[in-house]
Amino acid sequence: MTPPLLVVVGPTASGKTRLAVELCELLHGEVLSADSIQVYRHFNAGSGKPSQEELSRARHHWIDVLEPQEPLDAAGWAVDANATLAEIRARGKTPIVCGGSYLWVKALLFGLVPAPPANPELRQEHRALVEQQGRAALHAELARRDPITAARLAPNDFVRVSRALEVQTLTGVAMSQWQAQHGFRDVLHPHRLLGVARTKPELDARIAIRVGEMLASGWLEEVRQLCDAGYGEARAMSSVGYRQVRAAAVQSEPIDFAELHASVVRTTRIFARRQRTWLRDANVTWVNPELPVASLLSDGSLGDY
RNA sequence: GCCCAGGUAGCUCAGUCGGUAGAGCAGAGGAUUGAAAAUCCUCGUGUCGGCGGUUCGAUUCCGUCCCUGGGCA
Repeated sequence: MTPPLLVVVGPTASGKTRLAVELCELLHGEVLSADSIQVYRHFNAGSGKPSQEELSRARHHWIDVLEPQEPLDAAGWAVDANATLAEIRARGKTPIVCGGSYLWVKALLFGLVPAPPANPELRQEHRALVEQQGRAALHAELARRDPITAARLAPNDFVRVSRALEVQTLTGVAMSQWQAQHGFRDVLHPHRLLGVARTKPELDARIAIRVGEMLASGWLEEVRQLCDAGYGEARAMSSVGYRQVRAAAVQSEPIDFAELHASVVRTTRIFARRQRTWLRDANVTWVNPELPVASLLSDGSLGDY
């Protein structure tokens, strides 16, 4: 009987990576990263990847596996991550999921609706329609074909409106029906969610320090190189921080580093807040970062381990 | 010292032809089923720089003082 899958969650800069590595050392583990930016090579300075030292302390999977232009979505990742999970266990090791991208974690633990992946042609059509007639028109179209989903979504939420329409077109079944059937009810992997307990002021301070370190470690140069290499439009480039650093890198005026730092900190804090809402109703065991990981075994935080 | 332009929400500013004011950003909360570090929704009373004057009524007009830029000496 395999014990529940350990999944480290929580907001950015809370210390997930460190906890995951320490758990690996404690339990003979390997890290399975669920992070939509860290999968990309060359996005190093601003993505919060584990350090060389951390990489040497624990084997990591799903970090640095794609080139910037290669697309990967939550469902696609989950399929392959399941295989990785099986391999780790077959080797007699303990998988430790380290999840910054909660939809990816959800896709792994519960799966997603069995609908087809994104369809570029349809999305192009939707974009064209929106350009000509506005987002409300696309939303109105969804209201005709899937009134339940349309009622749930804001007309401006282009990404979701487009996806719902896409699913309905491709399958002939409304997104709302798929979701009603699915409902995240089946647990594919019994698991235990672990988070690093941080107060808001603590997290804010950590974010400010980390952004400073990222900028000092050559973030700007990295972004310039990525742009020169033709990756300026890569999806990861519009992520938290990278978007702001790229804007600074291409502007003609001289860069105000204090302002750049402040703007990246701002957007990172907003991101951390959004991450918090994911876990609001989740059953997370919050661990005290001051205590040695070994104490998690004795105090029951790790359940069956 | 003189001249000009400003002083309005935490910040940047709009506005009120006189009836006590609103955007963006920040902040707070929320949604989230194949873009998820993406995308989107909700929340705005503040001596309208101070003091006087005119007025039924002033943040708005007038006077004066203070502060901040810029210019002239």
